[in-house]
Amino acid sequence: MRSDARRNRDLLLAVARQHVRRHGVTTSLEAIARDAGVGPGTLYRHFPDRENLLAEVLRAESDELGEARDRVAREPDVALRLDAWLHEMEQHIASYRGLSGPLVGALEGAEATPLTLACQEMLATTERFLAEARAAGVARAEVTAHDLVGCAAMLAWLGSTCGADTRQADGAREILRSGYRTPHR
Amino acid sequence: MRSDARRNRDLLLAVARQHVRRHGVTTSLEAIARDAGVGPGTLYRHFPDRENLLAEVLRAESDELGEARDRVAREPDVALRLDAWLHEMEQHIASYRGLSGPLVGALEGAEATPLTLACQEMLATTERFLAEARAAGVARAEVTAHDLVGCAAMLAWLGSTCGADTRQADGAREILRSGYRTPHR
DNA sequence: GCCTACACGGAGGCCGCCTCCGGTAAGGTG
DNA sequence: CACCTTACCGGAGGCGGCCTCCGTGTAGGC
Repeated sequence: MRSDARRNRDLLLAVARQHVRRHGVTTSLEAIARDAGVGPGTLYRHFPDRENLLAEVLRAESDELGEARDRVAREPDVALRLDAWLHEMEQHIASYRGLSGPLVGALEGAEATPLTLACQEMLATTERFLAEARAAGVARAEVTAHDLVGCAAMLAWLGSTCGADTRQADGAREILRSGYRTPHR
Repeated sequence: MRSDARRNRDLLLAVARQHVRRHGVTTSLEAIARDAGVGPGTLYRHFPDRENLLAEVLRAESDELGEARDRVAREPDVALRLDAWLHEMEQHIASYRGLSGPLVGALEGAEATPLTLACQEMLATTERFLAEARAAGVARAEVTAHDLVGCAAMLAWLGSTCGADTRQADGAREILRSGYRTPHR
């Protein structure tokens, strides 16, 4: 790739990151191009469509999720560990307002979109924490990692939709928590 | 209201119903006007904005939810009754693809949008079934009607987002169910 | 230093949102 | 029944977003 192309691509990605954080996944692509000081053609050449751009933006953040995973892994209580991981996923998904939709689509998509990769990592980590919790007898046997990622996406959606008032999402999170944990006698 | 105005309003509402069912809440308002054979101006005079139109469309269907409520009320098992009502709400919300968002917004909205009315009814009925379940000791005390409506909206959202594959929503529904019910020993 | 392939960016087509205004006809009144 | 007022109609048009195409420019190998 030519150096000017590389530069523009990186710049677009950085600008896109801010825009998506601020305005959600439906943000105007033209506005991103304008802010980056390039023409719309340039944007569309580097990122053929919206989902493609979103996937790249997300990938640029996947380090953060990796750090979160390591942080969570240090939690000694196995049940709290699963709770914490669910919360991290929720935060991660919610940090891009509206991402939950495309992401869930990718979660079950037959064809491999770039978003699918991001999902694989989440699924793998969830699988791990869930297995630990199940072995310790604190997670219900019927619950799958797929279910939990779906739950995180739902919570993220609810949180983004409700805006400032977190009570709605808090209530749902509590119910879900009681749902995937085993009842303590 | 003049008779021609009445006619156009009813026609627009009927066409809008179909369009929303088919294409979701983001359907083109212009397309609705075209299909109804009127100009865009006419549509916007009758329904100032999208939410207004959606609310009217929804109100036209509130009878159905009333019927569902009566049907559910005949279920003898009090726990299954609550489950059934949750499912009816989920179906109702999901029948308008994408409605869940605006609806949840209205759920907590300080100002009274037309959508708020539809929420009040749902909340009231949920309150009733939940109280019955709690009295029978099959629903957790901490769970509120607000929480449950929120859960229904989440499930509707997940279902609409996943499309054909219902497993994702099924898993989440199971977890939620275990979450709002009391553990049976 | 030249040349060529790659990259740039803006013009433009299309569509949706919404507003405004000149024309039209409904339906009350004499 | 004819007239007049007034509510209503509908389309033109401004704006902004999505995306494509192509003439222009320049990076970097030779």
